[in-house]
Amino acid sequence: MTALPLEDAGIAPEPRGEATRQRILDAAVRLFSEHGINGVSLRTITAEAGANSAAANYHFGSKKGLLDAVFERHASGIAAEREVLLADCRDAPGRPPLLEQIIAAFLEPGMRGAHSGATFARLRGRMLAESSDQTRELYALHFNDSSSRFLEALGQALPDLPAHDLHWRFHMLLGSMVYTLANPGRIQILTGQACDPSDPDAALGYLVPMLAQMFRGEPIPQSVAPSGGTYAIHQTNR
Amino acid sequence: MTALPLEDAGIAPEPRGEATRQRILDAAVRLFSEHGINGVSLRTITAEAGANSAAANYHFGSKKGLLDAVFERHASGIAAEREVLLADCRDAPGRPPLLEQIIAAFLEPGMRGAHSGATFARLRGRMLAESSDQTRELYALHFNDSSSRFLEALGQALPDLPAHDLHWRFHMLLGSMVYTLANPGRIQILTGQACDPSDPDAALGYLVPMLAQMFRGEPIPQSVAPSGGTYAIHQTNR
DNA sequence: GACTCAATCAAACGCTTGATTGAATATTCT
DNA sequence: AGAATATTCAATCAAGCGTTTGATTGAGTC
Repeated sequence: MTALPLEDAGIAPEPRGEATRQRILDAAVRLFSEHGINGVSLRTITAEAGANSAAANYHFGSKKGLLDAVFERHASGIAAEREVLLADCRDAPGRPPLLEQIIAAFLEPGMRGAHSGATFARLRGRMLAESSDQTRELYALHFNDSSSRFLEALGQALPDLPAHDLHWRFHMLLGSMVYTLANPGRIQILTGQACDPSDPDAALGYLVPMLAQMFRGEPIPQSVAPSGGTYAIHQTNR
Repeated sequence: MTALPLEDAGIAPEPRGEATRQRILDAAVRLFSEHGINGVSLRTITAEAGANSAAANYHFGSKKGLLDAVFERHASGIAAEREVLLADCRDAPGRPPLLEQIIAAFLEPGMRGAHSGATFARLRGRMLAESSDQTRELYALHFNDSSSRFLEALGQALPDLPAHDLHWRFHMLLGSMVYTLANPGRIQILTGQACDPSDPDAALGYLVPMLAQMFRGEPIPQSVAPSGGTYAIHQTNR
């Protein structure tokens, strides 16, 4: 596009070592997502990237620095795209905005967007479950603002839903999303491949309307906290 | 058996090295759940257990052997308790059995049972997300039978629900459970401690009725797979 | 008292880890 | 051109890893 011969189109002068830097980032996001952050070494990453073993430390300072860069690269795009889609919800023809549209605006960028792909999606799932202090901070840094705004938008779309219900349902939305992203493959085994969470279109096609239906459901009455099995007769003691 | 030289109380003769073995298992489940399996060393575990650094390898053969033992210890109890509670569902006064009762029978043993506690619960959440071949095998070994039977029971309780819907809703049940178990603390941050998934009673008190409501919801129509954003107007291209 | 044997211990094994070095090489600027 | 800078490279570091070893303990058996 606008391929001017010399003058760049505002992309960046592209310093020399940019190529290796990118190759390392690509290898890192893939290997991190496959084996976990503690499960892969810098040597493996740099070897996979066809770079010298010192290259990662040179370009990113440390292993944590590399993880930061990986996250920064993908997460910022997702958060930005979410923001755009949420703004579209507000300008949508239907008022109040369609619940499905808000939920899709939250889920789509991370599950199908150009900024993510399945590899980064799995990494996110992993990080949310690994949940060390480091990964928690990183995730909060990039996604807390976005999540808060969506929680607010959902509350406005459902003004009659008690806050307690809203929060728990959002918690379940996050759980469904993360579990789908992490995709441990359990549901495929249990059901014989009947439903396939690793297919983003299929996953979104089901999750969005189902979650919308869930959000629209009746508030759950706040019963006294059952501390011994409300529905189950047998006690858990032995 | 038949070993009645000294009358034992039916517990077990308790070999000599049993104490350290147990201390190592206790330390292991806690540290594994806190830092992940790759995130903690055998030296740390044995030190925490007040044992020699070779003790873990002596008693369990390898680090994987220790993880197996940890899982065996807790998971078998959970699966057994689930089985008992599911059998109770079948003998319950109401026929067909109450949906809430089935869901509670699935969730309670792992979230509140005497066999688990919060530590093993977090470890399960971690393992489902880490999802290496090793952990996946281990999880499948201990929980696949149980999960399959519950999937079947849910299907019988909801005979009009298409299999596709049943599977996806079970997937969402698993996601909500795992996310609650792993408890990355995100929802507390986002909502200012309003809902607390780390409290098993509070979590079960909401999850069980909410999931039951979700399962009872209308089937989701199988629309043509939307491959470009059905609800969101903006495309994901840039 | 001699022997057995599971359990514990300090020490070391070989290896991998994240990180650093200083010399080589490539690129850019003047 | 040559100086300055940016990047790559092989080599190396200390630290930590999982695991193994050989000696030692101490209660039970004959």
